[in-house]
Amino acid sequence: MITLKELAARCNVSIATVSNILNGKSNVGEETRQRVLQVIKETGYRPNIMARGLRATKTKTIGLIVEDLTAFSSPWIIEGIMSILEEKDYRVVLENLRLYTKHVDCWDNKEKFSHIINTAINQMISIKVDGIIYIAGHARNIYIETNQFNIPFVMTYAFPENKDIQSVNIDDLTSAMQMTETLIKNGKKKIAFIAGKEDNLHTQFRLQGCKKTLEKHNIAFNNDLVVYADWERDGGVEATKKLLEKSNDIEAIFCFNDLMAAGCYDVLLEKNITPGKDISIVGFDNRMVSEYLKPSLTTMEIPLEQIGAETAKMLLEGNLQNKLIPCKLILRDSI
Amino acid sequence: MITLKELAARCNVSIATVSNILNGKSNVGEETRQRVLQVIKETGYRPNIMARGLRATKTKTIGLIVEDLTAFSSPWIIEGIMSILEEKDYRVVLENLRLYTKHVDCWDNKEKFSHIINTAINQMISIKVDGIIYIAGHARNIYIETNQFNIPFVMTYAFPENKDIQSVNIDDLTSAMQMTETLIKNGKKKIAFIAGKEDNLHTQFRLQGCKKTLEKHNIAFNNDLVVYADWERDGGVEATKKLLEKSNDIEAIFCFNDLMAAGCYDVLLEKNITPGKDISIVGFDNRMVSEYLKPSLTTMEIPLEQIGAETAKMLLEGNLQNKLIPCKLILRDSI
DNA sequence: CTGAAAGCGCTTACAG
DNA sequence: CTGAAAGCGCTTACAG
Repeated sequence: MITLKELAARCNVSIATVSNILNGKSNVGEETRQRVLQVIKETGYRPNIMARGLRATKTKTIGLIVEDLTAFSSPWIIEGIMSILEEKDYRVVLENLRLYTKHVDCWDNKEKFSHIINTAINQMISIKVDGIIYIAGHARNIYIETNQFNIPFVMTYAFPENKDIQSVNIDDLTSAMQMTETLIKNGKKKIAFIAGKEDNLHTQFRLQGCKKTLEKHNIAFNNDLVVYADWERDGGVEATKKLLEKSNDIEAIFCFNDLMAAGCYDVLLEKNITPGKDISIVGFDNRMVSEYLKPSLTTMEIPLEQIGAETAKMLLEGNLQNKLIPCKLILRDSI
Repeated sequence: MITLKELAARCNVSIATVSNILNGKSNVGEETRQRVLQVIKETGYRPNIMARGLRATKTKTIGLIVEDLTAFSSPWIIEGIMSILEEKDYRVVLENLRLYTKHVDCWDNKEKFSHIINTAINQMISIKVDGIIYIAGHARNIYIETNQFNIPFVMTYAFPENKDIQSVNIDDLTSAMQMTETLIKNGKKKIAFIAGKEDNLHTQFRLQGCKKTLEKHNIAFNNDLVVYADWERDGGVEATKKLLEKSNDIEAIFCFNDLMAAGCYDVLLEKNITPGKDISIVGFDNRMVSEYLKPSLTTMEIPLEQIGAETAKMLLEGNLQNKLIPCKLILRDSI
């Protein structure tokens, strides 16, 4: 691969001049510029990014640290991020922590987690990235050692415990409110909830939204009608069974994700209760399955691509804030 | 951030010695090594990868060019790739071509595609990656300009037209054979096929496998029982309708992917034909939906993570070959 | 408008 | 076992 020096020699100009042309500086004669540009094209010269990155202060590289690339949310968030970064001509270095597959135990092990994340950040600093985006697998509070770096950092899909870090998250509260509102508007008053894990932030915010809306409509919130589950289909099965044992006149079940809603369907269908007719069922996430369930599931779409885009914009603009993005109601046939 | 030079000064040794310690060279006195290591830890020194990459021939960075990160196959393939690369201490630079979302038209536009891919490769060369992995969104023949670079290059999920490029793909032929065999073993003789797009390589290989197995069992292959569709649910709906018009004693339908199988279910259920009882249905891909269909769908799992791992190993080892990975039969309730 | 020179932070022979 | 020096390929003041 040809270098700047060789290129300059071929054109009979100095390397400084070629460098200036490459960087779009205006202090070069038009004739010279054209001549050099021509040779660049002919030779297929490509600047060495390592050399440039060493000398210049900016590397035009953003570090993406993703907790798990195989989480359903990750690819679309990254898609959104890259769509913005690409426009601005940024490169992306990806670090996949693989927390789901490799470090199953570390969601709650603060020390181990802290070590993993700091190593990842150090890696990024080593590469001299211009900024770091942290893409979590699910919402929770995360503490980042910010004193070790001084480059822009945005966290998405989780909440930074530090106040000096920006973040983008979904608005679980208003989304749950909207869903509950929809149920009530459809005449449902006795609404049960299959929530996620009890200590999970999504669970807490959504539950809070549900309560708020019930209150607004003067419907008493009944703690008995809340069952916590593990976000999985089987959890939905168990939760539904419990719910049906507790009460036989539930009008609607708001499942806090689609997979649990699918488990809910399983139980209802087995008992010859028709979802959407005998009991309204709604989900959350708008996972692909929700379209394939029969009847198709009303749910909340998480605007992942938009979340990614907002995150990238925030990183580039750099004004400290914590943004909440509302979800989008997808009305289907299960109410 | 502290540099090698400052670090050396603090330790009262030369930068060469520190560099040697950092790189695990054996030509350093034990006492010196310990002392320097101690200071490295204290100062939190991190080598500048840009500087190292400029001077050394190897950057320990692999370039990943993915046609579309949001293709269902991409995240798991990347997961597999990264699990291997991480072990060997390689970093990953990700370029997302976003062919599905951005360049919808370019699957078939050879010239445009060629330009996009060459730009991506040039980018990677610019960064001085030690190797490039190309992750396609679906199987087809792809030509790569190999004369522009001389670093290891492996293509996965598509076939390189050049004979000097290595590749890893799924074995559509034997997988389709196995599935057809399973159907026949279950007593099905009149088997229909909802294939993908006619010019698609997956379609062609799978169809070939089906024919081969039918022949082996002396079952005449009936072209009338093959309907091509677009890999989508709606395509499966249309295809199933056509099939049911053509013949009323079909015993099994082999859908070339799960989404079309779901469409097939839609039609059957509407006509009160029970999948898995009146007609056996099988799919391909083992997408998440296949587990949620009722009855759950027998299908072929694509070992995406393994494909990724094999790809990464091949890149690192570098012996020229084209590998085919067999899929895994997932028996469920639809036969 | 153009070029000579310093220097980014490392690694790598090489000398001792 | 240790260090002085060259150099990787660029960018950036600065001089002319």
